[in-house]
Amino acid sequence: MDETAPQKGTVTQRAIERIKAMIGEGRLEPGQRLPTERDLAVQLGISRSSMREAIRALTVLGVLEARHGSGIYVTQLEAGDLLETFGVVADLSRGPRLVELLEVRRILESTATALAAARITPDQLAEVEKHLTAMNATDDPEVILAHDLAFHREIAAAAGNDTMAAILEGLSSRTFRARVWRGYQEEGAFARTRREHAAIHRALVAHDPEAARAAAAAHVGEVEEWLRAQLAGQARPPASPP
Amino acid sequence: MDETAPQKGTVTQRAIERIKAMIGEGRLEPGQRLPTERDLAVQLGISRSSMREAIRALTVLGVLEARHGSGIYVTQLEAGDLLETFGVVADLSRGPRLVELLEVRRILESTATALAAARITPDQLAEVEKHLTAMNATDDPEVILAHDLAFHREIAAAAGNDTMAAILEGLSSRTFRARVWRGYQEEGAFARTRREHAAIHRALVAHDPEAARAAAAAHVGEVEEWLRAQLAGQARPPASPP
DNA sequence: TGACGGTATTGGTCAGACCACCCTCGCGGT
DNA sequence: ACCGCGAGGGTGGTCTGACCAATACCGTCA
Repeated sequence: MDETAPQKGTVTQRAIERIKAMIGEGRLEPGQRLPTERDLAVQLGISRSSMREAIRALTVLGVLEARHGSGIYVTQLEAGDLLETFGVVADLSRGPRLVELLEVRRILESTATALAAARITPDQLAEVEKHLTAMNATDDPEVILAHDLAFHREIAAAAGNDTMAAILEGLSSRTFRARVWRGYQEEGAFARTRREHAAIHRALVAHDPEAARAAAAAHVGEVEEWLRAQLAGQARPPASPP
Repeated sequence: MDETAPQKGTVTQRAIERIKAMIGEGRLEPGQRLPTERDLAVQLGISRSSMREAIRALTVLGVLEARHGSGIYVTQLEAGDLLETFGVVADLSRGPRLVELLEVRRILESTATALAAARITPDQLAEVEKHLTAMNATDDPEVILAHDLAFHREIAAAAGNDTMAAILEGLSSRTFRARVWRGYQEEGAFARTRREHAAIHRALVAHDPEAARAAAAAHVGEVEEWLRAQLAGQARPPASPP
């Protein structure tokens, strides 16, 4: 009868799509404030409960941001906003998928490091060195991990592709690395890690993209291989073939 | 007083974290059914409304799946489930970020195609060829786009890394490609696209990873360069320097 | 003019009711 | 004994209305 399309899926799902469409069509600009929950519910002809679920969904996706007492706003829709959920994937993955994620990280990280070698500025390089020295000056695994993350984060930022940096951030999220890192470093990999970081740093200083690519790939690849071996080893507690 | 941590953030947000933690700790297995919304709400000491928002959030993230009349289940937590939201990023991005996304895609797609060249089976190759011929046998842009997507999807699958394939799927999502593709193909790029696809196919048949990498990188790079030029051109309607 | 405080606005939470859908179990027919 | 099917209970989906808590606005007062 009316112009509204036939109902497909839940009303909440439709509300999510409609708001996404509004943003996609440019009717809602980044940073712009939306009508109140109550008004939006009326506009879309649904209850406030359903509208709240839709808003909550878009909030966790990093598309909207709700400020208590103030209103609902569209985020800046920058890479960091939208790719924050990428960390969830890393956190909930295990077993073979962890290896796959590390493989993706190896590919992106090696390219990012290569790009950084070509583009990095003296200031950025100084920042990288700061974390490198701090990392080598302590034995506290927590501190090392923090500077290790920052080390790679600075390099990714220097590559000049915010989207790639955001993805790498998700692939190196704190909980993800802590899980793999712990076991890896327990086997006395500290020395090796330091050598690899030093190699990456040398390549950056020399502005040598190919060396940087190789060093980064080897760095991530070491962890990848270790994890692969771990999985292959513990996969067969009972019964071993002759 | 009690053992519950001090309140941080909204109750819904806490509920989301708790369920995520349950899955992360293995207390909830993939495919397993959760208690009812009502029971969960009681367990976490919150109202059903808030619990529903938490469930909805985890549903859009691909972690949970609600089946009307049946119950709430943990998804298989496979790459496809969790990375489905990646398409949202592609759909809502525009301007410079589209170029960045294409750059990421170029890096991953070229590597995936190289891996596929080494590993692809005759059956998979036949599937790729099916879409290649179908793509060349019609003039309907819609049909071409569909087979184009399937062509690259099959190759990504043949690379053997489901996570990478899922990310590429998001980076090639229907709405994303339609937006860029439309303008690109309007400039008579059909012939060039066919040549590039043929080159990729030849490399796959020859099981030549390096040729495959180069062909795929060039293929995506063409679109990337076109888009870059588009943005540079329309970025300055008023005032051009001498 | 500027700091203060009250009040309207707005998101956050809760409670209870009803609907739509799925699944199962038992009834009845074959 | 077996099969089909229909009613009922259980579950997610939606709506309503109320109240709480944080914020923003604006008028008042020093």
